[in-house]
Amino acid sequence: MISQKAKYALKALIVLAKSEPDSVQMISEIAEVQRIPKKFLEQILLDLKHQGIVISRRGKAGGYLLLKKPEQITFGEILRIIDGPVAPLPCLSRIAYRRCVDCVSEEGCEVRRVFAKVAEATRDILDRTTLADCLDATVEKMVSSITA
Amino acid sequence: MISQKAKYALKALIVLAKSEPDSVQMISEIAEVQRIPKKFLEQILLDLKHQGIVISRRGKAGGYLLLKKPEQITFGEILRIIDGPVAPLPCLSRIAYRRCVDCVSEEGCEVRRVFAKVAEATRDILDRTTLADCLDATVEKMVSSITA
DNA sequence: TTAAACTCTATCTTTCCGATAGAGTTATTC
DNA sequence: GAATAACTCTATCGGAAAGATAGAGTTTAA
Repeated sequence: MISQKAKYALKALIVLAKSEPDSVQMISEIAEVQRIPKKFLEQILLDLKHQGIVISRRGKAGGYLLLKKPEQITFGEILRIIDGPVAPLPCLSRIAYRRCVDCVSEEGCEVRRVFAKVAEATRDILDRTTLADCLDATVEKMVSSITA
Repeated sequence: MISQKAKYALKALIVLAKSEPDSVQMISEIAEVQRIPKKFLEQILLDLKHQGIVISRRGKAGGYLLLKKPEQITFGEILRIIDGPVAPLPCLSRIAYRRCVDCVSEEGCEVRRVFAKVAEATRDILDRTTLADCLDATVEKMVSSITA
């Protein structure tokens, strides 16, 4: 399960991706449209700003906008920022590898071997799907071409 | 991430699958070999017993053994027992579907559409990989044939 | 200068995870 | 038939994380 926070983040980013390039969107506007608690969304967008996904304009008529193009922002990237590693086991994470303390031999671990396949399949989708794939009806084609 | 508990469960079941059919294995034995806290493993095996995965023999010379054949026990089945739904979003779960309260339209939800692919790929692996696939070197062949 | 926006840090409540405790039951063995 | 070695069950606990809220502060446009 991905966290509620990650889901909110993706939804907010999709709103930004769908709006006019270079136009700013207010937190309160996004929060209302997507039914996200406003103060919670503030934190989320701040995180995304610190990670260089969005930029903000303060003051009256302020708001948020994407720093990169929708094609350059992947689902995997956002998930890692908000939820941490995508991997199903700590010993399968690329960004936060941690050896399992209870594992006698990593190479011999059958559980690890199976979940390595899961991790691979998951990354295949998440790291290749971008916000741009959410913009119109080409989504179906895009995603199915990946999994074909 | 799957829980530590689920990992323990799978490891314990693999031990049972690897041991002589119809022979019982003691909790303490499994706990020691796999470095699982014994009292924790008791709970796990009890859960698995209640779900019809293993059976137990009490008293001296007691222990646990598989109720079904290794080929009939999938990773997905065990994960669902221990961790609950495999789905990345509540609205994508088959065993515990729950509509997202913040979702205006489920069909129009781009996040859902992407993660539906993730769920499918994950299930493809987890529901087709069994304990038997962990028994010997055929693992590689098995799993790669699935994802081919 | 004021209003409307973002910024930042703190806190709160609830739930879950991982683990431990301990009293109870069953079955074997001598 | 008593001792012992196993599983059974329920309760509980500490810590972490999730989800959210609060509020004082800063910036900018008008």
